[in-house]
Order: sequence, then structure tokens, then C-alpha cells
Amino acid sequence: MADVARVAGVSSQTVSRVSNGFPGVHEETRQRVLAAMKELGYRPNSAARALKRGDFRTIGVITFTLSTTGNVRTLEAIATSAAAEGYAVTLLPVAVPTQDEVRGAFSRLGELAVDAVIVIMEVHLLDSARLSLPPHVKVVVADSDAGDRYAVVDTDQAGGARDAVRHLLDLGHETVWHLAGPEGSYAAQRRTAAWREELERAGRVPPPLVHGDWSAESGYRAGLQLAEQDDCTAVFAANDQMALGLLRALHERGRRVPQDVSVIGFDDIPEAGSFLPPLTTVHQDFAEVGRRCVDGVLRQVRENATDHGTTLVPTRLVLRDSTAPPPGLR
Amino acid sequence: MADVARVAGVSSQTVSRVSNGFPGVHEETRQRVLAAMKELGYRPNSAARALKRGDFRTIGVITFTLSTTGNVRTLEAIATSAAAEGYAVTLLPVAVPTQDEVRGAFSRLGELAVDAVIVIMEVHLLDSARLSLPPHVKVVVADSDAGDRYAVVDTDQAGGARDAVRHLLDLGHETVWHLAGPEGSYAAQRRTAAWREELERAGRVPPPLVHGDWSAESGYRAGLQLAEQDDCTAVFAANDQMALGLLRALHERGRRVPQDVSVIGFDDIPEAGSFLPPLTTVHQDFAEVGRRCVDGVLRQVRENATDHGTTLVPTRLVLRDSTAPPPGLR
DNA sequence: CGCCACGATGTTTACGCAAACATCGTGAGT
DNA sequence: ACTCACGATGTTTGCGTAAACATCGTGGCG
Repeated sequence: MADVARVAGVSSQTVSRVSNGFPGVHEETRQRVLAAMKELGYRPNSAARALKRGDFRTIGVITFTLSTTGNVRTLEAIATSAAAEGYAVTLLPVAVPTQDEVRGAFSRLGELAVDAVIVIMEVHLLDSARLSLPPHVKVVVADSDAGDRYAVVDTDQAGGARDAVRHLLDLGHETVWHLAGPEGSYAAQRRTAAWREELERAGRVPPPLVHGDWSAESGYRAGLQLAEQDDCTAVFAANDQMALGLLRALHERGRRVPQDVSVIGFDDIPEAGSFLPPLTTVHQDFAEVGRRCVDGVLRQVRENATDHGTTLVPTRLVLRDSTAPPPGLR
Repeated sequence: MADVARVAGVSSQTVSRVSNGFPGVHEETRQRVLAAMKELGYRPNSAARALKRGDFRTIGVITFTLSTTGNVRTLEAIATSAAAEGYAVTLLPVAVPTQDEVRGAFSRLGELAVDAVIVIMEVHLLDSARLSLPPHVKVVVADSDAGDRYAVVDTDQAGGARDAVRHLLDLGHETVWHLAGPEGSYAAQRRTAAWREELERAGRVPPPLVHGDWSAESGYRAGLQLAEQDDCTAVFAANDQMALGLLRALHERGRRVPQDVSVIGFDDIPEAGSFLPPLTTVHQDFAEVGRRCVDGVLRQVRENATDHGTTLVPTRLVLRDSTAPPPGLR
């Protein structure tokens, strides 16, 4: 910076003003400084900037895994929105979803150059970790229930699940089976709860629950069981991957979809339209979730506020070819 | 830090020594300092540290999109490896794959707190952008051909493609059709080139090329064309998503897989085993690619060297149920 | 008994930048 | 002509840390 100042024949303060786009610099001087910066290949040192300003213009994202579409899409949207606001995103991977690991990530966070954190994770893993959070770091939680301790942004899981069940009932199915996500997942719990409520509201009896672990493979295993149930004409899978495995199991057992069994998924992953048959599913707007997460943390950072509300992003039912009226009604 | 020093009754320098694990501090004193740090909730300020030390302990990752499995898995492995080495990872999303956008990302990089960069991107997008790279930033390129300008880590695309073709020929197929990736992609080009070479080496005539854009939807469209070709008994799809669409198209047109047509993919995405039928494919070890990327940049950072070599990560053929001998040979 | 070496700790300084304050010159108003 | 206000620019200072150097005390050795 001093070099630039010397070349341009000004003081370093003027260079600073130019580099930050502050007013009060004569146009001609500004041009001279810009030329000098270019000539010397000057780059402001972000460490010094951060030290002086007291913030880092960086958001940390803590997430357990990038193997689920949802987390990835959310992350992508976060990165894009953050970039648009002049913020960088640093990734804090948590290898194993244990409280120890999470606590470790949070404590590393303290030394990390981060103004705010977005946590994409089941919150029960956070419980004991929260204490080690540096006091000035703002938090928004996605994909979880944080009670009133943190701000939360999430898909309207319940609404989406209700729509899915409703759709199958409207087609005439007597009831709807549910291929649920892992028990530890709050998102899975909410989808399951909403499925049950919607059935009960319609006066139907919820069939026994079948659990998977989000993977296609677990969907396949569950599908082999469901294929045995003759009275099973409609299944609501808690995500598209499991629905994929389910489709394969049903196909192997000679149960046609949608003629014999209707299947509906959740997420609307890009491949869902290419399943056999193309999958009717509940679309999640991960991009919107990511955007609102960034909005949320930046609002907290800028206004030094502490939000606690929950923001729900609506879902949308995408009708494809995997659902139809039950055999009796055709 | 000054507060900690006061509470512990030592100088700030001693606090610094403790916080960096330096020797030459009496054990008793160390404990006193640690206690004071804990009591006050002291966190070293990473901006000041970076300013003083001159590096950031951070690796930037520039990638065009997180919508392909490969990029995501690579990113995940990078983040994990980097964390193990005490480095953070900051994400630099490039919204649109134009040279302007890429150049923008690279220039933002200059102001970013980053010691090294891993670029997961087609390199032709880099060409004109390279000039604006800050001189001290080390680079490793994944998923591309960077000539001898940068260090490169990549999957052995050619080897994987050869294995795929070889496998189909060994089953007795007369020739192998190819559903290629987008023309702009170097990875796609290499797979295509290897496919052609392997066929020619076996004295077969390469059928006309069909292009997709990596998406399942494009695979479906291509599949509709291929289903018309009666002499098409084996297809090598350049990735699993396109293979998925291909399977659907073949199924819709009444061509059974693998009885009438064999299909092989590339990537081995987690869902590949749940396709209908389970997909034979070429497994890419993205985790290894990510790890080697981190190794590469860190070696450069630490030894201040400039690597230019190319590291190839081997692939592995995963046999499932989508390939079989051609109809004539059954 | 005195000196020195060495371990333990303290003091000074600079990293690069930008806020706060200081200064300079010019044109408008009286 | 003289003041004053204001725009343009310069000077000083400190952000939190750690390297370099300085100091202090203790035990061993001649």
C-alpha cells in the first residue's frame, strides 16, 4: 500500500480511500491511484482489513455431510447469496455426527475467521456444543428444530408431507403407507408426524411404519417388505433416493407402479423425472432455504440483533407418473 | 490476550507461547494461563494471527457448480483433508461458466484470505483468467487439463473408459455405442477419445456419437434415439445420470436391459446400485482426488515449490446387472 | 566464591490497514 | 480584502499477535 502511495504520489490514506470506494477523492487522483495499483499488482491484505475492521466478511457453514442433495443444494445457494453480499463462505465439515465431533467443529470455529455460522444439521447434536460458541458469532440453523435458541430456516416439512398424503387420498387410496427416514432425523420425524396427522384427520388408520436411512439401498430393503403387503396400494417415501430403491423392489416383485402401487417421494432431486416411472414428489426449494439463511445471519450481523424465529419455505407437489388411483377404482 | 495475561499474572507473550504450544513455558505457568484463557473465554484472533504470520491457513476452492456428484464428493474430501491439516476451506462459487465470471472469481480471490486454490473446473475457462492470479497463490487443478501450467489431479478418465469398452467387447458385443458428455468438457472428451481408441484397437467400427449434457433428462432424449438403432446392443454412457435417463428410454421403447441392450455408466453414484436394473459402472474415487489435491497445494505452500505434474487416480469397474452378452450369443 | 550457561519470562516492535483527527487551499459571502 | 466553510489530502494511531531481542534468576562448575 505504501508503494502504491509512493508511485501515485499520494498518502497511503488516499490509497485506502480509493480502494474502499470512499468519496472525497478527486477524480484525477483516483485515476492515478488506480493506475498505480494496477501497475504494482496491489491487492489489499484481507487479514489486515479484518483486523482493523473487526469483522471477516465470512460466513461459516457447518454440515455433517454433503452426501444428501438437500445439504448440497442449500450450501450452494448459501455460497451464491453470500458472494452476492460480498461475503465468503468457509466450510466446516463434521466427519462423524457425534456430539464430540460437533463440539470439536464448534470450538475450531472460535479460532476461525468467521462472523456468523449457518448450521445445517440435526439440532440434537448441537445441544451440548452450544456452550463453546464464541459469543459474538451469529447463528442460523437449517434443517432442524432449534427451539427458540437460534433462528431457524427450514422447508415446510409438515406441509409437504400433508400434500403428499392428501394427493394419494384424493386419488382414492384407502390409506397411505410411509417409508420414513432415520429416527434420529428431525426432518424425518416431522414428515412422519404430518403423514400420521393427515391420515387421522381423514379418519384413516395409519399402517405400520417402515424405516429407512435415506439411502436408495435402504429403500430397496423396505420395498421388499412392502411388496408383501397386498393391501398396500400407496407409499409415501420420505425422500427420493429411498423412493428409487422402493421402485426397484416393487418392480422386482412384480408390483407395477403406478397401476398396482402408487409411490410419492420427497425432495425432487434432478434425477426424479428420469426414474422408472418418473417420480411424483414434493419439491423442496433448497435455493430459497439457502438464501434465507444468508439473509438471516447477515441481518443479525448488521443489526447486531438476535433472531429466534422460524422461517418456513413452502414446498410444491410435482405430479409425474408414479401415482394413480388404486386398482379397485380404475 | 492482554486480559488473559493480567489474570494469569504473566505477559502477553507468554500467553502467546501457550496458545501456540511453544516450549519454554513452565508447566505450572502454562496451567495458570490455560485456566485464565478458559475463564475469560479467550479466542485467538485469526485476523491478527494471519496478519502477523503472513498466511491464512485457508484453501480456496473454485468450482462451477455443485450439481454434479463428482464435484461435490471432491469438495467434501478436500474439506475433510484440509481440516485434518489445520486448514479451512472457503468456497468460491462461479454462477455461470463464462470466462468473465471465472475471471471475476479469480480477481475476488486476490482480496480473499487464501493461501492456495484448488480449481475444479474445465481449464479452457481458465485460460484468460490466469493473469489475474495473485502471484503467491498456489494452484492445483482437478477435473481438467491444465497443460504444464498448473499441477493437475484427476481421475484416470481414459483408463476407466477403456475398461468399460473392454468389458462390453469381452461379453461379445460387436461394437459399443457411446453416450458422450458435453463437447466443452475435457473429461467428456477424454472418455470419448479412449472409447474410440479402444474400439479401433479391437478393429471395430465406432458407431456415430450421441451427445448429452450430463443430465438424466439428456440421457433420456439420447436413449430415445438409440432405441431406434436395432444394431445397438451395448452403450457406454459417460456418466450415471445419463445412464439413468437412457435406461428409462430403453424401457419405454421395450428394449430390455441387459437382455437386449447392455448399459454401462461412469462415476458410480450412490444410487447406481438401485437403478432398474442395478447399473454396471466405472467407479471414480473422488475422495482420493480430493485428498491428493490438498496434498498438492499444501506441498506447494510449505515447500514453496511449484508442481506441474499430473496425478491420475485409478478407477475401478463395478459389475452389476445392466450388462450381459448380446442377444445373439445368449 | 564467583562466573557463566541456560531456562523462564518480559519488552519492544512491526505486520497492513483505516478511523479519527489535522492540515491545506480555494471560492463564496460580507 | 477578510473570514469562513468545505473539499481534498496528509498524519497519527491502534487493531491483536508473535518474532526478535532483553532480562532475570538459578544451578553447576572451575
